[in-house]
Amino acid sequence: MSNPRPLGFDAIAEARRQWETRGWDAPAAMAATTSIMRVHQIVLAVVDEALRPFDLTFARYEALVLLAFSRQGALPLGKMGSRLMLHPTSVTNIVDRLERQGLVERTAHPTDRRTTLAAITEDGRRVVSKATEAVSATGFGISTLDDDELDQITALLRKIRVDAGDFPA
Amino acid sequence: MSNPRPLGFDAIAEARRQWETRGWDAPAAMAATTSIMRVHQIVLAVVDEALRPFDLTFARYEALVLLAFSRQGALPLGKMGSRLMLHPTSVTNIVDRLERQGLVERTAHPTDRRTTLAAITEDGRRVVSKATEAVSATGFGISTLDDDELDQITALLRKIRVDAGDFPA
DNA sequence: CGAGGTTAGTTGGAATTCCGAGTATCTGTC
DNA sequence: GACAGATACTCGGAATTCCAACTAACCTCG
Repeated sequence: MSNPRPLGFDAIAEARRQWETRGWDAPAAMAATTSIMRVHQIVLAVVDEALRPFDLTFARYEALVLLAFSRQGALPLGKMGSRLMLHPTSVTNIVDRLERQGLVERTAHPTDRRTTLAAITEDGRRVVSKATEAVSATGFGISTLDDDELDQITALLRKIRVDAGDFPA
Repeated sequence: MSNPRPLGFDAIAEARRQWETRGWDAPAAMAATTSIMRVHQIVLAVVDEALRPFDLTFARYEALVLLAFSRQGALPLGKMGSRLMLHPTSVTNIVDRLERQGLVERTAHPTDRRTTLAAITEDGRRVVSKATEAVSATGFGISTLDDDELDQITALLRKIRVDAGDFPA
């Protein structure tokens, strides 16, 4: 997963130089985008590694956390999808998997017979707790940054999320 | 892909509140990580949308740009993998696809018979150029930020890449 | 040389994600 | 009350990614 032989230079800075040399547009946006993609890969690798002993992926872990944080410990699949920005079929798949692992149970909605609730089990809560310890211990792969820098990232990226209509400003 | 009804609040800020309430560790890192994941989804959706008319994904586009920027317009598959942080099998798949599209050709390495070179074709160069225009026009989905903010993101994320061993500082 | 280890790339299989389509249920309007 | 449209979820299929295992070619050192 990691590179046996890392590059000797900053590939993104180099790409930006070339981009500008060719007179292509928006080099700063290109560099930031590519950085986001790269760091996404890095963080995902670190987190998935930490979650492997629990037989969880980041997607399933995130779903589990969402349920653990919800008031009733249960949510409609559709609501999970919009929270996690996932396609309905992906939610079905994730809940299928978590259910097979005994971490979640499908429950009927009290009034709407169309909707299915995913409810976290006791086992699910135990696993989230342990998994969270493991993930936190890795610092999410971004522990080089101090809290101030982390908050800067969160704030900058929040603007992008607002612009994308993720939520109102 | 996009949410029909966006959330009415900042889901990440809310998650952070809950995270802290439970006394879980590294809330700032959690918030930054989740922000990166979310923005990654957003940017990828925007870029892939812009690339769809060219029958390209971001991964294939990135590979094509890499070849266009290379001195000879050709690189060993392995080198492409380390540059793009991709598994060898993924590179094989991507080059397969690009070759079928006529944007790339497999060439023999002059001295090492093990390695295969992927060489961008004239058609490939034309398509990269057009695709880049289309992608740039979207501002990569992050055009709300000015160049200064974009550079802040790039700089902050660079620290993470260095820490991950992406390249020496 | 030549045996053992390393490196480059490919193949088959599992997991994940999305899209299109389909079924069931609810809701608004006449 | 009934019908048209919207909403909630699931199923089948395509694409992508990674892992494990494999073949072919190179390289080191005795």
